[in-house]
Amino acid sequence: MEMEFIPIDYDYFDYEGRNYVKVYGRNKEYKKICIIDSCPIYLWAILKDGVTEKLTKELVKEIETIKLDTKGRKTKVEKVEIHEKNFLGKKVKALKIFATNHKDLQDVASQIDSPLVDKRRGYDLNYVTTYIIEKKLYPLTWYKIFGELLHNSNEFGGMDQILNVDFVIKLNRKKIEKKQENFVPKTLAYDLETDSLKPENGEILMFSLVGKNYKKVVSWKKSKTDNKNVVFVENEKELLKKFVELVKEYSPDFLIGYNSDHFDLPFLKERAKKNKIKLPLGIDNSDPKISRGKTLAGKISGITHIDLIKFIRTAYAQYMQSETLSLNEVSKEFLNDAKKDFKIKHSSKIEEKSWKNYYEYNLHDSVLTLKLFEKFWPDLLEFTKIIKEPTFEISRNGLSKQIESYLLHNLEKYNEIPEKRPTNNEIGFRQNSGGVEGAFVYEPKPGLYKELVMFDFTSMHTSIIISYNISKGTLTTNKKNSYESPEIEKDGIKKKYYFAKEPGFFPLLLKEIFEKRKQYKKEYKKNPNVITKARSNAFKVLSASAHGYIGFYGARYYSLESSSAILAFVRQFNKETIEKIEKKKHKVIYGDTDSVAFTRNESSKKEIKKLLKKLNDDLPGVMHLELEDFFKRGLWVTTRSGKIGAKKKYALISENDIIKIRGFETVRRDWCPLARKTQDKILRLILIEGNEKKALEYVKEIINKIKTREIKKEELMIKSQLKKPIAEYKAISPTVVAAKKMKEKGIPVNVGSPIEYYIAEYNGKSKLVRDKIKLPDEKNKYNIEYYLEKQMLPSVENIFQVFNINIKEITEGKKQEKLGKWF
DNA sequence: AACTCCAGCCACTT
DNA sequence: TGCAAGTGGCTGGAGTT
Repeated sequence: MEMEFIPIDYDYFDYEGRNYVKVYGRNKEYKKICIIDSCPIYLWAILKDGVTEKLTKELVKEIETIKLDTKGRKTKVEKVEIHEKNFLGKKVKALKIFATNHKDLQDVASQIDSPLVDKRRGYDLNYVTTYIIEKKLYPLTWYKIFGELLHNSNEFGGMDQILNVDFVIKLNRKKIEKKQENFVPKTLAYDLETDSLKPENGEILMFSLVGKNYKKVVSWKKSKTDNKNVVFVENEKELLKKFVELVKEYSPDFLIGYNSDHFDLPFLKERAKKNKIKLPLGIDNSDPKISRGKTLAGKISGITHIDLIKFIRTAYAQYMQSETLSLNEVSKEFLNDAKKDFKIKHSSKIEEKSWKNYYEYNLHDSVLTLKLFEKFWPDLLEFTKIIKEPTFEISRNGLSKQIESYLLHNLEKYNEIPEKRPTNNEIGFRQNSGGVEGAFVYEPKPGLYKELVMFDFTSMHTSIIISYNISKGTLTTNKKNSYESPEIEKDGIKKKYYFAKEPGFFPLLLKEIFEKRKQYKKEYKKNPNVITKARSNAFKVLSASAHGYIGFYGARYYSLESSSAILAFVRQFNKETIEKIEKKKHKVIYGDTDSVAFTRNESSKKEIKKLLKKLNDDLPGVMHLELEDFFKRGLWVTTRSGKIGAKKKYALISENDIIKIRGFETVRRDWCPLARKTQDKILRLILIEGNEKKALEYVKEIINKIKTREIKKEELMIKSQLKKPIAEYKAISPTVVAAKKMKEKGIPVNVGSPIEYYIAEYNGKSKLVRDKIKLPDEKNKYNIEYYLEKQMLPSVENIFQVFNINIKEITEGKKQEKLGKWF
């Protein structure tokens, strides 16, 4: 039979010792389809140089005899082929060794220990990845498929009878559909409310499900409500059964939660266990699987379970204003909507009349989650299509994994054998090999400047990699016909690295990404919509992560030499650009990595653009310097020590009155809102009006309010985050103390949890800040001295210093030295 | 007890 | 394990006077 088909979720199973893939998806009538298929399973043995044909043939014969009988499986080498391949850009002769079961490839590889074999590769890819590479059945792409309908068939042990889908098809062949129609997936968001954050301590009170024209809250805590979407069951056990029943009935492609890998799905699973029932959510009636690891991932067979927080974290967090990734803040930023007001309490303490609000609250969380999914769906779709991994992985992978997947799915064009993942030993070695010298930061000259210009390099690291053909594979000792890096000093030894001019697959692939980035950016500008934006953004993210990937210890194509060469070029180009601009008699104020800011000294904008063009004419390859903007004013301050200009800290106002504040306390979460807002205000007064006097008056006013206790406590909360488990801290900082306090009160504290506290008055002798910490709900008077000395003054002091105003003297009175001065 | 110095830490910028 | 290095500036603790 033939049918249209769009692959969504990939899974695999073993049948009679062989591997098969189940690909779940839809046809155009929205019927749920599962395709069963398989692909060749093999690894590569790269032969040493100059192995004769005779020896090769003998080796092939030897390898063909390999048989394994481990882990209850019988695997053997089924055939061996001889191929001309590339490995890291070099031509090699390699044996393609086909085996019975993918899970045994590693063991087969370790059986091949002939001295003729240089390296063994390609045994460490996921089976699903291998399948997609081999069969080119790409996720979220429309196909016409041809195959055999399995209906009450005995094939694969009667698989088709277990699967809750409309059609099970054994795939024969497929072709890509010319017209790639938009696919709107069937989505369902869910959220739980529980009596505890730990499944061992509390029951699930209710859950909500929200899909298109579908809203439901199910609870066993019966109370009056007008909301017709709320239904009741008898107890938690029935609630769990209802969850499974409703999800199955709805049959979503994507089941979406927020933080659900860590909370909702494991909670459901644990409570099912407690109630001694199964949770057969899978299309094959299997229970969800929570994979262990540093980060949990909840997988449901046949339904793509998405934990949105993860995708937002990797793909979006860097561009976001929100200070945490809580559902509430993220919804505010992206949806202009927020969670419903409801103070969560233990169910025993919830008043009868409040339950209806709790139901609403629960429902709205799923509404927000679904809306966020819809917001990010274009991005998930484009990332999936570009990288060619299932959305399940795409939504959870970090940046390095994304770029690596892109590489693996594109190696074939270059006839490349994939490099292996580093072993734990190699990772350890890489981590201990020390860092490389990073970029150059120009020490700014503190002051308020007028008529500024900023230039910056477009995708600097990436364009350097492309222009100088830098990568693990192109690194060479041959100085002829090579690009030479600037001199690099490490451990007192000076050296240069060389990279062959013959283009390598890594820089070429990166060039492809780089050019697509440009192309889709143009397309987006010409035709702005969510899809063109998402496509442009996906290539931007991939392009920007390339250098980080090369220097990442877990990368297959890690190269310390490449990374240090790239950064040496970065320093060189920045310094050269600064010199060239100075030669034109402009005063350079600041520069960091890929940017230069200077005053234009009455030069016209036209002249500046001419200068830019001239600078660009001298640049090699795809390197490009662009005009970031013209700025009316810009402010740089000294460091706290007061002598030198502070790097990574400045404020600018463009000619269109757009204010850009970098590094100042204003943008730092670990300063209290009062200090941040006051600093922001005075920066604005200075930038917009150039009026430091008005700014001074404003600060005096605030200082008075602090002294007279007119400041609201919310304005004084200091936020921070735990970056590791409490026990691992060597230093007992205020954050750690606050976290411990929270824990004592039964508030769960995990890595990444936001910690919030304020500094209170204290009668004891201690001078330590940590002894004065109060949590937001602990009543006390705020510590006037602390907020003046450690928050307010430090945040504005250096700004006024630029105008030769000593704020400390003004507010304290010149001669007072002791702290009594404030009263 | 009061000081200096810096490790440890977090949140930034690029 | 899950992209990099450079920077500012706080806090607490060790060491010194």
